[in-house]
Amino acid sequence: MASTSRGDRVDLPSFFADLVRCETRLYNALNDRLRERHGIVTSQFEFLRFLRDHPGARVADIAAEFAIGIGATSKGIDRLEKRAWVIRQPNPSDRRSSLLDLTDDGLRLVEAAAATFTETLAELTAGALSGPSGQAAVQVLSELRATLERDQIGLPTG
Amino acid sequence: MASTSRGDRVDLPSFFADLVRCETRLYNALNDRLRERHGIVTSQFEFLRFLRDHPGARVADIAAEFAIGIGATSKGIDRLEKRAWVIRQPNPSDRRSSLLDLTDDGLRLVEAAAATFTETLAELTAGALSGPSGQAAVQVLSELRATLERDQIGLPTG
DNA sequence: GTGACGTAGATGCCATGGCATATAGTTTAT
DNA sequence: ATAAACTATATGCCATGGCATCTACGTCAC
Repeated sequence: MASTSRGDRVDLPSFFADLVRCETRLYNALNDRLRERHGIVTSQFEFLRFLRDHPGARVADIAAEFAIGIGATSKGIDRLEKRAWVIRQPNPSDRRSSLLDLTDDGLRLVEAAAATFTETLAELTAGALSGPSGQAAVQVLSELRATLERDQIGLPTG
Repeated sequence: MASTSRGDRVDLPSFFADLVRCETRLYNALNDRLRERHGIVTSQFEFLRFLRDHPGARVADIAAEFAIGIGATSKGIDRLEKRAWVIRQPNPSDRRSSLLDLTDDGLRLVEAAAATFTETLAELTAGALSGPSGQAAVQVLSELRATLERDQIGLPTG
């Protein structure tokens, strides 16, 4: 059977535009707040949080998580290491790579920044996600993300 | 009254992560496809589409739409102008600014690229947005966007 | 009209990401 | 054991965006 609720009346270009605009503005606003309070930007916060949750991760793991290039990731870690929030430990089982970890300072920083981050996000999204529609939206994005990751969509080359 | 369905059980950091990951991967994948077929990237397609839909817009209008800086916008238009897809017309009522328009080539390009864009997006999002949850998600993002724009959240300085 | 102030956008400098390449280390085939 | 093939990531070059600044122009008060 085919049809009772085809329901695919979605204007995809508009959806994409909304997605990108929301992302841009939230990202910008979070950047401002994190920079002001903690001297980092959102991408750095995300790296740090990832390392808090995945101690001993490698550069390639971060690149895969964020769908960015390995080169860029390596440079991003350089910057965090220079500020002594992250350390590269030699990887005993493969000397080409390092295992990454937060320093104590790094850990303190993430914890503080996480509070700012969540609080700011709550301000910015106000109630937009509370109702049942909000729940649905959250769920849909999470599934879309899972699909994109499963199919390895949108990974940069390097 | 306050409460029957508080329903704000949303993990905001996770929502934000999903939002950013979806955006990144879709953007990357669209870049690849548009570059391959039309020699442009997504941001350029978005500029061109905006100009198709808002002929005579000014640089500042584009910057506001995309929540990016004026300088960056000016440079982006330079590049499109160099490729003869856009022209800056003198603005008769304010000689500091120009009115932007697509050339005929520019118009042809957007139309072709729009087909690729929509088609690719449909592939990439598969059915993720079709059901009622999908509709809800689309609606929620659109409202969130409207709120962020109304409150001028996340605008860069320059 | 003229000067003070405000605005549009062009431009330069810097930071960051993509991609290509280089380097070192690992695995595989023989 | 060794050479060839592969892999992880560091590094260099280039493109792009943010922000500061500069210039031209516009607006307002007097």
